[in-house]
Amino acid sequence: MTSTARGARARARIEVTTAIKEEARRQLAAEGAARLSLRAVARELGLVSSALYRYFPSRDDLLTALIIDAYDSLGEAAESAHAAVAQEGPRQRWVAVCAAVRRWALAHPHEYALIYGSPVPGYHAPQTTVPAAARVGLLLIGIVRDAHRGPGLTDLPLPADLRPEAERLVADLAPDLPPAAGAALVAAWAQLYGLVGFELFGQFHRVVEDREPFFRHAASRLADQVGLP
Amino acid sequence: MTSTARGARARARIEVTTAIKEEARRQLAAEGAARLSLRAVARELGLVSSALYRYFPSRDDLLTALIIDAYDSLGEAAESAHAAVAQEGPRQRWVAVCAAVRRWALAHPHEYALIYGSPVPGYHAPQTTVPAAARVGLLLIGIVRDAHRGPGLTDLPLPADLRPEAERLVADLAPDLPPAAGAALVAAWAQLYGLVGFELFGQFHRVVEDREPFFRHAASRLADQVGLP
DNA sequence: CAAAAAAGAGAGCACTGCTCTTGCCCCGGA
DNA sequence: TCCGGGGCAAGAGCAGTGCTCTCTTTTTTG
Repeated sequence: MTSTARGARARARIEVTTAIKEEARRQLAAEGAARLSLRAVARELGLVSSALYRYFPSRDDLLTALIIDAYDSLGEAAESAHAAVAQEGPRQRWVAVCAAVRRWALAHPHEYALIYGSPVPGYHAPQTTVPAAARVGLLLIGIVRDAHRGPGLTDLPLPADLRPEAERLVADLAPDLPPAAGAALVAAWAQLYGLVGFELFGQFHRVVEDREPFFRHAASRLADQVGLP
Repeated sequence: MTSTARGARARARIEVTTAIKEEARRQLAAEGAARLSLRAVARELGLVSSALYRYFPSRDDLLTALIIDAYDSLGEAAESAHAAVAQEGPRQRWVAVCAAVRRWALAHPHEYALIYGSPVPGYHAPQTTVPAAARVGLLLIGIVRDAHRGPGLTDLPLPADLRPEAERLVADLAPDLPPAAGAALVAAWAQLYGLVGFELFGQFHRVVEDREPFFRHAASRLADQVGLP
């Protein structure tokens, strides 16, 4: 059974690979990225540590795999939240996506920290992560673009010294958008992660208590900022 | 010379302590928090690693000292930038403080990551860090409060479900401010760090190129958001 | 069916934070 | 001025880490 034999090997490899990722994700969720230990993963799987290197050439490669999965998981959460309100107005959809990002972050704090917190020292994310990372951004761009084509965006200020940069930016990201909206969108995107990060990393401790309505209002004001009606 | 003798001991202790912190800060700046090694610090100082524990009971305590210093350094940078434009209007002062935070962050990326990035795993900041951490926040509060007493703040929306939280918040932070301004201020504070963090941690890579004007405009829009005239 | 490739085991290297014991030396009270 | 005690450094050692190398077993392939 040559073909099944080959299939068996390949299947076993995939199984072990996902088992490693699953155990690694479990440790990541429990302890955080810097406490993720290859040896501990191997131990838990009944393997010797050196055997792990047949599947991931280094700890960083394992981390990269987890990062991509985390981006995908966040992207999927945002997309499905968006799909659930796809019939509503741009502002509702915007707030829904923001709220989904926050919810995902609260549910997966260490994974969120891995992708949007300070980079793990010595580690620099390879280009592989880019497509997965872009999903939430594309979603937000889509909402603003829909609004632009439909009910229209409110006019936004754009200082003269920012105009070239804003034009370059929309040329890359969304050529149909006005430059001011593109710049505002990118800023709002960053600010969304500021809000989420502050809540997640404890900066709101003893400052903001009732965080859900606080966040929803802030997200709605971000919608103002990008000109959503 | 009893007193000088005791003084000599104490002085030596202070000198070694600051030497440790200096070397640690050097390594922090060069390699990041997670690569900060007690043994390497000791080696560089010509000490054996165990000797270091006479000065800092653990690696976390050394980190805490560095965190407090970083907060202070950032706070001082923000305060001196504010002092330089103290005569100008609230909006200029607001943007100046934001720009100072960004500048400090770009100059001290690893220290910024230490205090505003994802928390170092296993480490939880003790209460000791709170006063130092509050300096920038107090500065921003002061600007908004001055504007409120002077030229006046523009009216801001405040949804009904956020009102109790906003009132509690200003009661703690700045009793003379309108609740909506307090809530907007806290949100803007978080968003400022979103902007800085995204730039610092590379999320703007190939998205925003000319970052200085981009940031200044975003900071000015944050001023709008808190109602500064 | 034999050769080659893949996978796991185990030892080992250089590093980490941290503890414990030993001994020195300087400071302060008698 | 002497002497005891305490602050201090040193060194060995423990348990852990990422990673490499070699050896053996198992499976796939020509």
